[in-house]
Amino acid sequence: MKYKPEDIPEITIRRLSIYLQILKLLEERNINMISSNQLASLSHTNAVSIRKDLSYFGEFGKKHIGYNVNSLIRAIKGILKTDKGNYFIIIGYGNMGTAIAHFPGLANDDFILKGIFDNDENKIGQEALNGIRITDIRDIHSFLNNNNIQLAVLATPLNVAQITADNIINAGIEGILNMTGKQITVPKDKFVYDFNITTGFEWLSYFTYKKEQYNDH
Amino acid sequence: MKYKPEDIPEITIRRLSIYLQILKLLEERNINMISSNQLASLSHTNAVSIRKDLSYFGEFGKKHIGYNVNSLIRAIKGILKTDKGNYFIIIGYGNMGTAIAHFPGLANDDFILKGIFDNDENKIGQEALNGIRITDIRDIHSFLNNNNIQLAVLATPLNVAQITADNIINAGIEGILNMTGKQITVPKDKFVYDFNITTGFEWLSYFTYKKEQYNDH
DNA sequence: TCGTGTGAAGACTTTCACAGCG
DNA sequence: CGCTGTGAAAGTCTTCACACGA
Repeated sequence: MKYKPEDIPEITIRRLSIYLQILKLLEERNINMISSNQLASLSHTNAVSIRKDLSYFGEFGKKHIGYNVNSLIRAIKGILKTDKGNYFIIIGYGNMGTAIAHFPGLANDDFILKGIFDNDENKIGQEALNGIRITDIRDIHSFLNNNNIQLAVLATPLNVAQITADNIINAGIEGILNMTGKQITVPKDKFVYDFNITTGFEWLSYFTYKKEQYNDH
Repeated sequence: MKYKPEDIPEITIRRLSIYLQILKLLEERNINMISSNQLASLSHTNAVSIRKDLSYFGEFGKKHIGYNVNSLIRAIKGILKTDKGNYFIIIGYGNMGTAIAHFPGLANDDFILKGIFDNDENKIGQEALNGIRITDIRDIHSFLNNNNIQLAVLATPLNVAQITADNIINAGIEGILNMTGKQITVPKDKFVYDFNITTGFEWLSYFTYKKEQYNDH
């Protein structure tokens, strides 16, 4: 069965990422084969979901046997387009920018940090890590002209989130990982993945309290 | 119309958080009334969604007029149970723990940091911020016995994510904001909200690349 | 017989269309 | 009229049930 890209649920993409994470752990442990049932219990999903998600992109399993861990990893990386290495930059080198720069495993997941930008005179020019120096945000246009970089982490203060997003999209960025906690607006052909700490807290607040209510009666 | 808690879609809760964020901005700008249409365009959702989401919890609007910003804020805070202040702790004071501790607006959103824990002898005893000292993770049981704290941010290294989650749940934590990037397993009556940086990157990789494919032909 | 891949059924969520009311 | 609140329809996603092949 052949699917068009627009038939593929968006949530399938997010689950592929989770499957991939577990598969990499299995690879480290030198496990070669895995069934959708086993993968389901390790990734907190379910077996049919896994098979359905994969079926949007092809047939990767062997009947009676399951999936080869190595080739499934390669397949999912191919789907997510992380198999050739993706460059990214960090905009705003405060606490959150620093946390992302040092986040473990990103390079291992084929995301490679190529630049860090800020507007603070005291930070510009300093070495952040791995020989990467903090660059003046005003130089971002020329920097992106000379590099093939599509992705940026936005980690500025709230009050400059939108103006900075406008600026980096203008300079050629296609996708933004938005860590600011502020909703930003981008053109329809660009992409934003929102991390909202407050939403996380509020979600937990609602569900932990809801449980209490049930326990009471 | 009256709904039971289990009839309320989980995504409604996440959207309430987004509406709340926008409403707070409106409050700052002294805007008193807003229609679902206006709120929709500001929050990147749609008007019917907003009305439906709110209708699960009651009737908050006035026909012909719209919603009062102040009372809708109070209503949503009441739903999310953030109206009386929620205490939380941070487990693991590396780069990510530091970023969360300094994340702007959490106190304003009624989430109040009450403790920071780590296992690094060099960090324990140091003051992190606002008079909060880093506490030995081994003291978490007695700490939680003496405080009414349900929520924790998990920001440890990957390799101790699960064992630390087990430990803090054992000590009484009900909900975990998981920043580790590793899937963790918790008992069914506890809650985890996952922030997975790698999933964010992979999602962006897929969608920015998909767009390229369309542009090519 | 076991585990994949997949149409079809079922469940859930969004959107439509409009009643109701100031 | 204009805007909310909401049954019902439409659309999307998940789960079921089973054909298929090793």
